Amino acid sequence: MWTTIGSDSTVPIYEQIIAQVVGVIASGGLKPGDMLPSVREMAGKLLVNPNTVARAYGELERAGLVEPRRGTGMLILPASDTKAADMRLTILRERLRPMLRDALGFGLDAGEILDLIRAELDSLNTRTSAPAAS
Amino acid sequence: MWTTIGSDSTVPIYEQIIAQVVGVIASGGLKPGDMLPSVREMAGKLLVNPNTVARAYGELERAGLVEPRRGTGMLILPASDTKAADMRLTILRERLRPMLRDALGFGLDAGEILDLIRAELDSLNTRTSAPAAS
Amino acid sequence: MWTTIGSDSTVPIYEQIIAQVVGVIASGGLKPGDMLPSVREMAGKLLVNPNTVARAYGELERAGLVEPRRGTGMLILPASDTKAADMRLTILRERLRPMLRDALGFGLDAGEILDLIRAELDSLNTRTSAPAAS
Amino acid sequence: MWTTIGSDSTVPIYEQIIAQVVGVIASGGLKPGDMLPSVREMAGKLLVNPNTVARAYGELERAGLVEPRRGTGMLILPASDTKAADMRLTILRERLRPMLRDALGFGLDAGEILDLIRAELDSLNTRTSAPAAS
DNA sequence: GTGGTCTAGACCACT
DNA sequence: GTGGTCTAGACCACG
Repeated sequence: MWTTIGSDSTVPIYEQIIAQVVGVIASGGLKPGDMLPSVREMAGKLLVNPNTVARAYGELERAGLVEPRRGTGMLILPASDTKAADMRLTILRERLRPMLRDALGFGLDAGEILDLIRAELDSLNTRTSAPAAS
Repeated sequence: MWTTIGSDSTVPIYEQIIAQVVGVIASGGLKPGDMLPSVREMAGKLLVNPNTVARAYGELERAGLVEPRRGTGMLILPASDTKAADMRLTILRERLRPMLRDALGFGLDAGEILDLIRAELDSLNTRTSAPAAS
Repeated sequence: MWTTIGSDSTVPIYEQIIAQVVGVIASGGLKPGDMLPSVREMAGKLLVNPNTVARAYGELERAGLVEPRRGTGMLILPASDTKAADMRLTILRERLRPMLRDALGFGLDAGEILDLIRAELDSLNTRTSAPAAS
Repeated sequence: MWTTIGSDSTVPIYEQIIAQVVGVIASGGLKPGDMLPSVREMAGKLLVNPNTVARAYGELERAGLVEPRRGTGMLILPASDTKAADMRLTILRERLRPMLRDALGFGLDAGEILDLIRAELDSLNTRTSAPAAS
């Protein structure tokens, strides 16, 4: 369920953790009422400093997705699944905007940009999953 | 030809300058054999510190697009136009890939992602439809 | 391990710092997996501005010798020791070639040039025979 | 007699011109009583800005090698040949010193440095001139 | 005029 | 604590 953090990315580690948790909740991997892995456990799984996991959990708490339960860990709150589905769109939009602005600044038009993205999506899909049965 | 720098972005100013210069060269606004605007002139146009422009120019030099001519300025090198066209695609692809990987990891499919991007492109275009600064 | 910067030289300070770090790595004073002294610490040792050290570190990163670890410092990469050993020879050769070409163009022969260099090396060695700074 | 200036060198153009003139006089290509090519003529030969040639000539005058003759050009002074022979050693020494200091800073010892120089001299000699008859 | 280097001091995000 | 970025202002060599 949890994938180790790639040090190749420029995205801050704690944001990568947030994105992972949001993705897991949004896609039903964890449901309201479940518990998040403990900070230490998660840090071990992701090969990351526990402080960094703690920061990510803190932001998830501020976002209203989870709530600390004394002594037991982070409880995934009711309605966190729909909230997570919203958040992933917000996160993507905020990462998308500066990139698209730069793409336009590069002198590319919307059509060229979309073509580039489609091609990149294709290459990611074929590399990640087997081709669907026709 | 040159647009002012958006201070709202997390992208470093010097990278925004690089992107602009690459875009201008790739789209033929400046051609091999031309000179780049002087550091001080560009700094004035973009309302940034000359040191920041100098750093951008230094990176353009390392990228092989331009070459300093002692006492005269920055010369745009032969073949820099095709190199710039390559660069902007490469840069975008490398910024695109981790974001699209995360988007797919969020459980979104290609159609949803493209819709999101189209909407974001529209909002950027309508917001920047005012005439460009000199 | 680190020697103070000679302000008598026309060589930029940041290049002198690069040369020192390359020398230390090449000679095993620091090994892959170690951390470079922090920017502020190195700046204190060498009595230069932290920005100047940061610039040197940036170029060492581009050379593939080190990698910034967010929040922790500059990691010396695997194989950086052999790379550093190559680099110092390459750097010297490239600085040597135009000078030797000019020396031959002056009508001097190899023996005269080597005598000159030996004399210069002697004078440098006797002048720097004092114990190195910490 | 005069070779065009290589823009690949980091050595200032006016110093390259000085070195050429000194070399020509030291090796007898021009003798006391001869005239230096006019600024414009030399600038044409070397593909260089006349101002730069003028600066080089100015320094040669300050060094006491030549003297301006109104309306006719630069006269090569008596004893300039021996003076030029001294100068070329001085010029070489001053270019040699920072490089050797850096080489020592790299952790190389005098023997290794001399080996490197000998190898470089050999490669320059074999590339420049045909092998001597055995 | 040009670019290049350096200093001083500030602010920021990340761990 | 770490590195990264930016500003302001200075000085220099080169053409």
